[in-house]
Amino acid sequence: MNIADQTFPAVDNANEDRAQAIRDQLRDAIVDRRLAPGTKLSEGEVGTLFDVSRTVARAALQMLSFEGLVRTERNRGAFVANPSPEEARQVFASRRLIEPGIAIAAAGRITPADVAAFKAQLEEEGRFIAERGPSARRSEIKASGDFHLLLASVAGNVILQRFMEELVARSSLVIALYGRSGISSCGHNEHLQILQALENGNAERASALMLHHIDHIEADLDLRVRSGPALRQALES
Amino acid sequence: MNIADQTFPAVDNANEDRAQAIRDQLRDAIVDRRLAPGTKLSEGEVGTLFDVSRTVARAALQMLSFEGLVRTERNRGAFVANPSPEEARQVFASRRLIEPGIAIAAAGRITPADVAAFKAQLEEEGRFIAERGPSARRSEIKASGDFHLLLASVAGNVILQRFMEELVARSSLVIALYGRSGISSCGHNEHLQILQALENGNAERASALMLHHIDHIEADLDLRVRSGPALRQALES
DNA sequence: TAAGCAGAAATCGTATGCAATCTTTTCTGC
DNA sequence: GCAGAAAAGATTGCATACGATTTCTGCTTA
Repeated sequence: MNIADQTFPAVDNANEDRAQAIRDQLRDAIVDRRLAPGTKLSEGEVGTLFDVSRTVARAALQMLSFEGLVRTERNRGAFVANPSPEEARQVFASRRLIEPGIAIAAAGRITPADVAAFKAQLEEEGRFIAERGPSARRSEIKASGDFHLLLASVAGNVILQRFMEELVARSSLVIALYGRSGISSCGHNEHLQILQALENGNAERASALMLHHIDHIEADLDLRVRSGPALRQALES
Repeated sequence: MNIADQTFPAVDNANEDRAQAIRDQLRDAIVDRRLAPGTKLSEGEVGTLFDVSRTVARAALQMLSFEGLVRTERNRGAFVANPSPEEARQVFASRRLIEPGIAIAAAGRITPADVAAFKAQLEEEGRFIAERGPSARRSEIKASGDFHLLLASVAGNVILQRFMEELVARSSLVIALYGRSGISSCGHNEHLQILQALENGNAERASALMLHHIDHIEADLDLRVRSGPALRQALES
């Protein structure tokens, strides 16, 4: 899979930041696995694809590098990140620390409008699970992440919200890389339960459910190191 | 206080990333309050000061903007961040979520070499507290932050470590802005207690002490909004 | 005197050019 | 036929150029 095979919607953003728009599109492509880990993202190609100069493309890649979705090597360029099992564990360890607290904060602030948004979100999530095929599976991973992002926005702490954006994006990548099959419907169920606890104002329960939910997501990964790290590295791109 | 009044050590970094070196120096200057909140950081001036082109200066400013130490406005430029009381509260809320967990992780991984590093660090911290004057006070804020960064590095999660780097930097800015006087020695004492708990392998105690410590730091801030937000904004630069 | 308004100056956003570095191909000697 | 060296090509790092936007300045006018 090469970046040149991708097609991206035109970047319209009349007067907004074009680099940011490109970053968003690339991030979606990475999280969806339309761009495989290890894929080279050359400044020239990205620029050509989005019809901007290398300057702008470079800024977008720098942003992704900050988020950990792209790894850059000096004088060599940018590549889609290929997180190791250890990195994957750290991502989930971070989420275990942060998300139960976010759930508690959200329980104290959730409004009826938020609840409605959650329900719409979960309904969409359910639709993707019903479907089959790799495209639906990608949409499902994305929708599942959106639940957590919505929760973070309800919690009302913009710093944690940004941390969660990074963690969710990296989780999606990790799930695409190391995920087994049957996780999905189970996760959906847990989302429903969490929402119910939030609706009832039961912060403790929401927090505990969230912790279990994260454990379940991680438990459904296969994080065993398959071969020696040397071989792994040699094959990685 | 203008950026042009600052002097910066030469950026020698033979073959490393120059933008990163500039970011580090600017970050230090911001955290130390040698650059006051609201100060304009124009690309041209930064470039001239560090003897690089605007391209490189711009990249450094972009990094600081990601970390929240600098706020950029389109077509207007970059300014040293001027965190509001609400932002300050969110910084500490984030730390309350993350740092107790970091303390627990660190308790399980700390080595004798780490303990020695902590002791050296705390001794230096003590020296700055003994001194008086604004320069010592700045060093003290910095040293206090370094304790938390050292702890994060011992915990062994690079993602959380990066989050903590951002949170500590923003905390230093907040303390410089909203801090009252007498916090210091108290905080130092608490650092010592936390280290002791870590040495004893008492993870729960280290975690609880850390939570209290963060509460104390925040309690020593004056986060009341002084005037209407409109006035505040009007005066901010 | 204060407000309004043009023109100038400064600053930003972006494209492009050149040197340095890395990668790939081709050539040479064994 | 193959290993190593040299050249060609591609890509990045950085500086600079130029149009667009904002800010400053000094003049005019009520």
